[in-house]
Amino acid sequence: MPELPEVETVANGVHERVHGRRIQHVTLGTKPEPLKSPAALIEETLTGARIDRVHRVGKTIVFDLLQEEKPAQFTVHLGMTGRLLVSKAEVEVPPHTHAILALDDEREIRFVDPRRFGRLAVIAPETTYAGTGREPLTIDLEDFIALFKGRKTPIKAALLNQSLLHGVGNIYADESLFRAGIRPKRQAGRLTRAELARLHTALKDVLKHAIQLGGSSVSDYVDADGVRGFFQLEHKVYMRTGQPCLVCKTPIKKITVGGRSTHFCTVCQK
DNA sequence: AGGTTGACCTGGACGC
DNA sequence: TGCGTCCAGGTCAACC
Repeated sequence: MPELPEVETVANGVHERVHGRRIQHVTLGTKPEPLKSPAALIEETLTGARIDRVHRVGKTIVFDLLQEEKPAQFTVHLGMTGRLLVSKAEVEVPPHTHAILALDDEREIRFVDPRRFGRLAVIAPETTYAGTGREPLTIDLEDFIALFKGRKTPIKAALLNQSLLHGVGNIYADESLFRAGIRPKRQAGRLTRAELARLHTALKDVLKHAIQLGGSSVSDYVDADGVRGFFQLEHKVYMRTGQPCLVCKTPIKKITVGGRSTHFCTVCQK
């Protein structure tokens, strides 16, 4: 489901609602896939901890905790269909709920994920989760250009590579390439400086704009209150196969790049 | 090592 | 109505 803007929206929403609260009790589901750390370690780390801050690193939601005065971190990756909801305990628990963190004020943080691609983990003590790559919103132009130097893979695949930039997914890769006028299959290492400068700007702009609109709700994405985002109304190519390009009217084409569906304009993108 | 592909899951949309 | 097929916002392991 979620890419950087959606994860940022969820993390900020959860932070506003629960920071300062204490986790009284943890209930984990029986399916093994969502747990990247041992269940006992997750329970031990979370139970009794105070939630200091909830924020985003890449596509990962990070809980900064204080457990008996000591800092600890708990991470949630939403995968494709994960949700993190803050609900009153009396509200019925939805299907596919894999974790419930009961707070000290009759509310619960619930992790719901039908496809079970999401992951919950505890970060090793004394370490801080740094993500897998560079932050697209803050990387400067020279570092951005250096990421792609010598790479033979298509620029679309490079944008999706979380060890280079983290947080960019299929929607915002397609949308930023359209706005930069670059074909998704172009070899990353053969893009000109000027093209990479356009991409650097386009990517930041599209991510920031999407954050302002609460992310994209393509099918089931909702924020911590169950509210949908609005950036899907701003998509210029993603899921617009066959529809006229909003700039030149040419039908948007759909191809596969790096195993992912990819949407672009054959005229506007060179 | 960098690059590519398929596997992991469920559910919704669509065609017959 | 029902069944089969395809597709989906993301990683990873396993291969070249």
